[in-house]
Amino acid sequence: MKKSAAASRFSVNSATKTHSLHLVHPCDVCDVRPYSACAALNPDEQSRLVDIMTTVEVDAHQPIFDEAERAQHVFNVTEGAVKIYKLLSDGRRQITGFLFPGDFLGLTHNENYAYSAEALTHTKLCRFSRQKLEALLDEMPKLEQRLLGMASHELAAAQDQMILLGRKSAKERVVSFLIMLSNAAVRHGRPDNPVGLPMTRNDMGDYLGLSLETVSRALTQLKTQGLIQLLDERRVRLAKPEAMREIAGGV
Amino acid sequence: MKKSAAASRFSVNSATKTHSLHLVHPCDVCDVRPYSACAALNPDEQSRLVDIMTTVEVDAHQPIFDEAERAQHVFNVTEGAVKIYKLLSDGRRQITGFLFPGDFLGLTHNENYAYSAEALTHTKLCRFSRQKLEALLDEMPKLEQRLLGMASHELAAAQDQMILLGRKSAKERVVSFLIMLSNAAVRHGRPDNPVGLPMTRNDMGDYLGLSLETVSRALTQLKTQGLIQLLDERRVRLAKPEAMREIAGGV
DNA sequence: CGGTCCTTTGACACAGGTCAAGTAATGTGG
DNA sequence: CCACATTACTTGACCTGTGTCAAAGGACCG
Repeated sequence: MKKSAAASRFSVNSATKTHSLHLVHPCDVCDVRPYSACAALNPDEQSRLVDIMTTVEVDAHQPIFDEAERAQHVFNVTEGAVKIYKLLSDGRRQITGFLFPGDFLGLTHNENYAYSAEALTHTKLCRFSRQKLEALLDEMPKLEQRLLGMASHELAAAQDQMILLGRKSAKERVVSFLIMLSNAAVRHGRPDNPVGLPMTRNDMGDYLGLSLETVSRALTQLKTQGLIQLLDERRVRLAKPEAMREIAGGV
Repeated sequence: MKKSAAASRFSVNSATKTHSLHLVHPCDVCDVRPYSACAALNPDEQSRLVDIMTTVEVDAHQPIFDEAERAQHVFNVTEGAVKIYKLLSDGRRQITGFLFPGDFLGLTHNENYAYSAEALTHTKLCRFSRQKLEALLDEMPKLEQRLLGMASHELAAAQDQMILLGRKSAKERVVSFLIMLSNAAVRHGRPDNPVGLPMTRNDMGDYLGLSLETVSRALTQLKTQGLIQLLDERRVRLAKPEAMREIAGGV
């Protein structure tokens, strides 16, 4: 795949642009996803969206955008995995989400992005000009309903994360996380088990409000108790998913 | 104020209904709020909204709705204060937000509410039939844009709360909380200082992911350090707001 | 095949939780 | 208006879960 020559963090797939209607299948904006079934776009609306869209690629561990940056684009993951995070001034980090194909990022009502985003693996995204997308919103209420549905879904997920961070033990957090990844895999049409871990222990800790050592110890403990098997460091089999859902605690 | 005779948790202000356009001034749906300035409704649209609206009142410490309940209404606080929370099966509680006049609650894309809501003080709300509101959305894109703006604002707040819960110390959490309340007061047109605390120490703990004792100790410590004065148990003067914003840590 | 990064594991420290007692504020019925 | 009960808050003593520091494999990469 040819990289763009400019000093950009993105490689733009201009060659594929003309076929994009076919290529953007897992894109939440142009296509229907399970949790945004409320609004279906007609072919004309789809093509207007595709007109303001570019597909881009980002290598593993490369930034997609930074919190301080002006929010000029919104993105939809089509392949790969992404982490989004916020930093405190002394460097403490909170990962606020891991995103997979179909997930949306960069939506904000301010000048700047609300968080930073970085690719965990080699990642492909649909990129939309924010300005042009907002102009389309006035004319396409269905699209806006879809965005509202997605925001609403994200908000519910954020509240689940708050109860995890505020009230769950380390073991409960790690179990909840594995269940969450398994659920996300199903939602995105992949097998629910075993679960792939495209992020480091450090990333997991920064998502779960734990140190990387505590994450590692919790995984070891779950393995010892026969709840999981570590196929390799980045692949976990849930041996007793029902018992795990019980531990995760009803949320 | 006359109470409704039915065994309802709400007292419905039917007498004020006819004048409601005047009474609902701080309602986010009918009226413009600072953070939803993107979309202004015309008088006709406002009156269509008022048609599907009822004003209701709830006494202090009374439920507004429960997580398990079917989500038939959405609400907008016009007077008072509300807490929204989620429970784990063993009773651990996470308060996911405190809501004040202008704030919205009950929006969901599922059958049921995503959380429970309870009045902290005597509270007045605008209540909308969810079904009728959703029907209006198709015809009023401006309204939908406003809801999207509000959801987007809430999402940003949820992410700030995640970094607080995941990465801040007890003292930083309490300071962040006081600053947050002060900011909210300004946003709602009240003085930024001193700050009123309509919730108990237990509620603060359940919001900040701390025990009530730790909240109390942190407040005592802030008082000892001269950063705050406790005018009474439910009223705090921020003596050094700038130093506090520093401690709160840039978020 | 040497270096780098990731992960695991151990030893120890400490922030914050838990338990308990005492005090202050608030409400209630007489 | 006052006794009493109840609820909220503070403070102390102690304990424990998780963080920190350190060291030693492993995996991966040039």
